[in-house]
Amino acid sequence: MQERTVRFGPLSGYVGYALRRAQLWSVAAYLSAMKEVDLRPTQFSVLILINENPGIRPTEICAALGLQKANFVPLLNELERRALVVRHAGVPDRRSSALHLTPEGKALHERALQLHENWENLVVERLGADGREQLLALLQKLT
Amino acid sequence: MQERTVRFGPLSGYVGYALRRAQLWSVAAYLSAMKEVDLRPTQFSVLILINENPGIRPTEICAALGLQKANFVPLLNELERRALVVRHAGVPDRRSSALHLTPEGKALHERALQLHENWENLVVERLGADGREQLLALLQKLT
DNA sequence: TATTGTTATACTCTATAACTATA
DNA sequence: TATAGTTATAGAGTATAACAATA
Repeated sequence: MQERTVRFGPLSGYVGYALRRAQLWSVAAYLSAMKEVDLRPTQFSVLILINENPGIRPTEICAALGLQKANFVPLLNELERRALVVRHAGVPDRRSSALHLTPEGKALHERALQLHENWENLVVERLGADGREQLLALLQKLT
Repeated sequence: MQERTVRFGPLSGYVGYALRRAQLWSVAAYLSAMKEVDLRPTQFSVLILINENPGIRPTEICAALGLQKANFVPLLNELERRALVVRHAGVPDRRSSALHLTPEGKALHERALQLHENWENLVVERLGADGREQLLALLQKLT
């Protein structure tokens, strides 16, 4: 291959481009750190929400996480197939179901929290604790 | 719907989650701002790289942007179909092609740069010029 | 042999419309 | 009539394997 130093031009200074590259790195590092529990980012988020809000209903989770309800169905089916989550009959509204973690789900959730700390530590290694807090504050301010 | 304040628990403090939400907002705002030129983020990046590096070859673009060469083919086909980019015969290596912007491509590239400034201004509105620089530096340090 | 561009393919994520059963 | 969950489907984005032409 002919040697050439590719010029990025204005791309280097774009927040959108930097966000995209950071997000790609983030997901790759997350998947590596969470391999043991085999939870995709959205699955992990859902377990956290059910743990924090026992009996929460699918619509509430979708609204909180910005998911389409249609896409939530197979995700929840998979968590139920793995016996991490149960759908209890909705009372009094029988259209909706109340979601709870099973004992296995609670255990995996706890382990996932531990593993996720390793991921956050990667960020601290690169940015320092202060840099991590700054980044978090800026990202939250953005959205 | 039953009223309930969903508790996010530790999710609120995760850099990975904040990055994901920021990226979703970023892409939505980008698409809105760039509607006139109808360029996806990757297409825009490719136009910038060709403009900055006339005669650049597909493999170099893929390496610079982290794209799979197989996925670059249809992307480039579309840019050529829109008469924004031309593939010139590779010299001396006839396996590869030298990419250049057409006059139409240069014009659209210029317009896209202008529109993209509106996007960056959104970030400045939310974070201030200093905040934007801080965010950019932190994201680049992360990757 | 190795590399460039290409084709084919598959998997994930996301988005929309329409259906059912309940309210 | 409106809503919760579901089904089906389609579009992006991303990944790997294999091939032809060329080095």
